[in-house]
Amino acid sequence: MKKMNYSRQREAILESLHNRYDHPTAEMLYNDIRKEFPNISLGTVYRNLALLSDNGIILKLSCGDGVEHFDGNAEPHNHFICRGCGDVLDIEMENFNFINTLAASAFDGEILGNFTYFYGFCKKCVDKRKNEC
Amino acid sequence: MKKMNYSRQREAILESLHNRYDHPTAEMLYNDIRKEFPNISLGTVYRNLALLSDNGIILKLSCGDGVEHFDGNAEPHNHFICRGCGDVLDIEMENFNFINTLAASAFDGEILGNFTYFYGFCKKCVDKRKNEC
DNA sequence: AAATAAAATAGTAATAATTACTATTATTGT
DNA sequence: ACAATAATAGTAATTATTACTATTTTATTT
Repeated sequence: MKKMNYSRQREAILESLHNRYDHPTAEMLYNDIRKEFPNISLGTVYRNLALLSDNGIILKLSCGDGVEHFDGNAEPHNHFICRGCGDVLDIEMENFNFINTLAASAFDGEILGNFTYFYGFCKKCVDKRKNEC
Repeated sequence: MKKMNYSRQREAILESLHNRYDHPTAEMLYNDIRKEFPNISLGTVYRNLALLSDNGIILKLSCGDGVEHFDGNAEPHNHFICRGCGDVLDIEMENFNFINTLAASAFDGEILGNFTYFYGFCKKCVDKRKNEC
């Protein structure tokens, strides 16, 4: 873990990330934080997100839409990606990490963890589809 | 499913993908196929990979290294990403899709499937580390 | 088999996301 | 206060991917 000095920008990034639950992209965070730090640089946002996720303080999510998303909650939990609106939502599942053990018995190597992305339609999109019929 | 006319380039892409098990990127496939079609275009490779994965004939894998990987096997199975060498390997697990049911009971919406990526160290990298000690 | 329509291609240009660079500023330890 | 280190803003560069266009291939109809 590389030494980190305090910086208000990094604090603002973390705070913004903790205040929202939509798993934002670097750009979304940038736009958010600019309200408080009008001349923060997009590079600063990217650099800090990389630093924080490298150190396990936040999570970087590769959801398959070509942009990295970030999650202020680094505790193990799962995610859902809506095929309708693209939203990334949390799914909390108790004792889910037993799948690592399951995988370990099917794999010759050392399994440390997993990222699991569920996909389908979120409640909003299911409801919307119902109304259209 | 959009109408597809036959094309030798697409066939070569599919064949190359079926002959290798390293979950290559578009660029890797391009280099492979160029041996047979010296002036195939990288755009053609991208376009066909998009087409094939949109139609469920191949899988697109977002492994978190900033490049899309592709898998010629579209049957549901899982993947392992090595933190040592970056290799993407298959993990076949019987009846794994029960986790969808599990997720459904923790989520308000419609769950259609999942992508699960395990990570850790592959056998080769575990062995290498042992020899270094 | 010629004619036509639709789809695919090569080659290139454009875009979008992310990283790298540099001179300046902020933070930390003495 | 001072020196050493880390972080920043602003910009330039890179990388992956997509879009565009004139031409060629494939499929369909006569």
